[in-house]
Formats: sequence, structure tokens, C-alpha cells
Amino acid sequence: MSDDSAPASAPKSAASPDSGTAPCAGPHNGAPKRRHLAGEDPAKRAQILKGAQKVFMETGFERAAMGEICRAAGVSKGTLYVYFENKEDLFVALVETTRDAFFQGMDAKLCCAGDTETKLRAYGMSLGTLMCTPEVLRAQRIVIGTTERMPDLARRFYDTGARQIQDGLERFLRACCAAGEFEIEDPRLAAYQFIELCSAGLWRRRLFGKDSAPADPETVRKVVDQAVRMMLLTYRR
Amino acid sequence: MSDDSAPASAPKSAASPDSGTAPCAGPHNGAPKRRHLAGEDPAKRAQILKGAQKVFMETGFERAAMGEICRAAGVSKGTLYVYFENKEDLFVALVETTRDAFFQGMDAKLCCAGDTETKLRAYGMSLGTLMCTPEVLRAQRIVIGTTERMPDLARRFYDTGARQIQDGLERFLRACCAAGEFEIEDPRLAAYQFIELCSAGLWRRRLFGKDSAPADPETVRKVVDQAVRMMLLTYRR
DNA sequence: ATCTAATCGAACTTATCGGTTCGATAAACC
DNA sequence: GGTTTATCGAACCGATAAGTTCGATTAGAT
Repeated sequence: MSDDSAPASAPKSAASPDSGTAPCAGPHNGAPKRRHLAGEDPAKRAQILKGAQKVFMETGFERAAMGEICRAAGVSKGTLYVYFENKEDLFVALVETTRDAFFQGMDAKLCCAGDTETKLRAYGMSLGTLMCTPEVLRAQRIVIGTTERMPDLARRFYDTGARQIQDGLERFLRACCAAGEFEIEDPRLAAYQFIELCSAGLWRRRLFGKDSAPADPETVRKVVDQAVRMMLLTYRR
Repeated sequence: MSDDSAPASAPKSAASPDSGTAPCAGPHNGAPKRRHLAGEDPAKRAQILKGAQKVFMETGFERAAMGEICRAAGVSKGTLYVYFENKEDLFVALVETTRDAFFQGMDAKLCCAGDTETKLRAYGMSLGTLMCTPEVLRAQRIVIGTTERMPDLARRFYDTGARQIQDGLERFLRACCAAGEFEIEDPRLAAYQFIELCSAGLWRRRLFGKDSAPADPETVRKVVDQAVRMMLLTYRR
């Protein structure tokens, strides 16, 4: 989510007529400057999305004004509506292109060096920290607030956010079982449990604005340590 | 909250004077009918709040229209604005008068008969079930969605909802420690943990609309059983 | 019965916003 | 140079909604 959201959308129009003699084929060129069909310039699209991100994140979906998004993106209203059907479409596109980024690379923590306990600890720290990030929370709040109006979006948001995490963790726990290290009847539930334990007393408070800043690392550490301890006590063979 | 919104407005003409004498002294009278200053009739106030609840719950804060609330409440717009400053004020008042109700009486589950394990199980079942109720979730979603705009409200919502639960549970766990049954370094954390564990894999999915209906009791039961088991394994002396 | 004031109800004001239109501009192509 | 066309920008439209006003109504108080 950070601010360099740039290369989000796939270069849809990539090979247009491509014309005769490679007029712009600059291989590592920073300014392609090819002529694009209306609404097909990926750079412009990204530019709009970036402005949209800023405004949506600041004011939420309902109160975000399209005009304001144009201003923030440095794009005219007419152009914006060439790239996106309407407000909802823009919002959906934004969420779809952004959400993946959040928890990307989390799985790596489970494949690194160290024994199971170490891995779980590292994973838990990343998870507990990341989930309480202001950007993540703002995104979650907005999506949750629009769940009633756009159920599909919220579902997909969940599926590529929380769900990814859960799946990865479940796989890991199953592997531990296969290795004879753990004994878990319901690995899915166990994954849920670990996730919840790693944010126990942290995430929900943040979500409701009870804590206005993320907990300090030391606190997160304590929570995660306890979480790991509980998991081991319960599931270690 | 429920859907039988019908009899919202008191049958205006119904039980009017009904008598010459004793105009307002009715001891168990259902229609006091005292003359109130403008904006001070509690019945009318409640009537407005009821309509507001219906509309806010149906459409969320931003999209709820004051005119619609008037219609739902059977009250004129002018009158509504005598009772409440503006939309935000009305919403805050609604949340403040409603939120207590949700988790009321939960503590009782911890004082009933049975051993500690039984109590925890009963408590967990109530908690896991209640939190995934459509009404609770709708309220939570709306408040979460307005957290950025009305931080105080969300905080207070949390304080008298989740917080009450946490406090009660923490007290209970401390008592268990005092009785020598448990050994817990950080009872606060332990309370958080148990709460999260009781809704592991249930609440968040519901919150993001991934599950459109509450889990069946049998599933909740499994989750809670595991939660209790973990707590006992970890903290029982 | 009469007075009083809370409420009704419906129009009104003001403002915002989503979305459209269209002539002007400028840059890529030939 | 001349043509094409994506974009600009600024006005514009229609709808919606928050909040106000004010005369009409009606029920409680005397």
C-alpha cells in the first residue's frame, strides 16, 4: 500500500499497432511515449489510481469526491471517466490492484532457516505488526464499511488478504504434522487460532481506534511469544 | 433492531385524554401524556431513535437520509431537529443508547453453576455466537466505517462492548488464579486470547461478508471446545 | 371553552456531488 | 507541415440530501 503504488495494472494495451520501425522501443526507456488509445495508457491509469488511493484512504468511500480524486491525480474529470466507468468501478479497481501487496511475502517467513518455533515466532511478529499498520487498518475499515453495499468486493478483499495468510499457515502446519512434529486434528482451525493469538489485544483495539498508534515491538513480542507457547503446548507431539 | 418496525409511532389519536381527573398520575399507566417542553418528551425521543436505528442499520451512516429516518419514525423533520442537533448527533445518541444492550448479561455466564471449565465453555459459546449475529455485525461494520470520522464514538463503542467483556473475563481469570486453579502471568492477555480463540475462524469471515450466515452451533461448539482446551493446557496449574 | 405551545408537513434554501458535454490544446503520427 | 486524437478544463445537468422556515393542527393545561 505504501505510496509508490505505481506499476499496478498490467500493460493492457501493450502491443498496439506497434507500427513500422520501432519508434519508441526504448528497452529500458523511462518515457515510452507511445500513443495509446483513449483510456488505455497504463501510466495514466496508475496515476489515477494513485490519486484515488490517496483520497479514498483519507475520506472513505462515500465521502470521497470524484473531483477531488481528479485534483489529487492531476487528471481531468473527462479523462478519469474514460478510464473508469464510475466511482464504484474505480474503487473496486483500486482495491483489487492494491490488496495483494499487503501480505505479500509473508509466506517466506515460514520457509526460512531455523526450527519450527523460530519460524512461527518470526511469522507471528510480521503478522502482528503488519496487521496493525495504519495503512492496513484504514483499508480494512473502508472495506468493512462498504461490505453491506459491495459484498463481492469485501469477499475478494478477504480472500486475497486474510485468506492467503490462512492458507499458507495451514499448509505449514500440515507439513509439521507430516513431519511428526505436531499433531493437529483440524489444521485449518489451528491456523485461525494462531492468527488470532498473534493479534490478541492488538488488532481489535486498533480497528476501533482505541489505540491510535501501533503497539511497540516489545509488546507485540510478548503477545507473539505467548501465542507460540500456546500453540506448542497444544499441538506439539 | 428487529424487523417489526411497524408500531413505531404511538397511535397518535388512540389513548388520548381518556378521563377528566388524574391527568397524568397513572401509576402503571402506559400513556402518561404529560406536557413536555419542546424536545423533551422521552417517548418521542425513543420513537425517533427507533426509526433512526432502522434506517442507519439498513443503509449505514453516510447513505442514511434524515428524511427517511423521519418517515421511519413517523416524526416530522422539524421535530427531529428539535430533539437532535444534526445527523452525527443523532447517530452518536443512537449508538450510545444501544451499544450497552448487546453484551449485557454475559458476565452472568461466569457466575453460574459448574466448574471453571464448564463456565468457560458456556461463556465462550455465548460470546462466539453473539459476536457473529447479523445485528451485532451490522452495528460493528457501521461503527468501524465511521471510526476515522468519529474516533470518540468508536472508542466508546469499543469501551462498552468489547471492553466490558474483556474486563469481566479478566476478573474471572484472576479469581481462578487466586483460587490456585490457574497460573497466569498476564491475565489481561489471557482474556484477550480466550476471546479471540472463541471467534477464531468465525468472526472475521463474517465481518468481511465471507460467510453470509452465522456458523451453525456445532461448529461454534468445536471452536469453543478447542479454545477452552488451549486455555486449560496453557494456564491450568 | 379558551389559550398555549409542541408538533406536523410541506415547501424552501443551500450545497455537494456524480456524471456529461464540448471546444481548446498539444503531442504523436504521417 | 498537416492530420489525428487523447487529454484538458471548465461549464453544465440532474439528483439528492442536510437543515430551515412557517403557517396549520391539535392536544394538554387552565
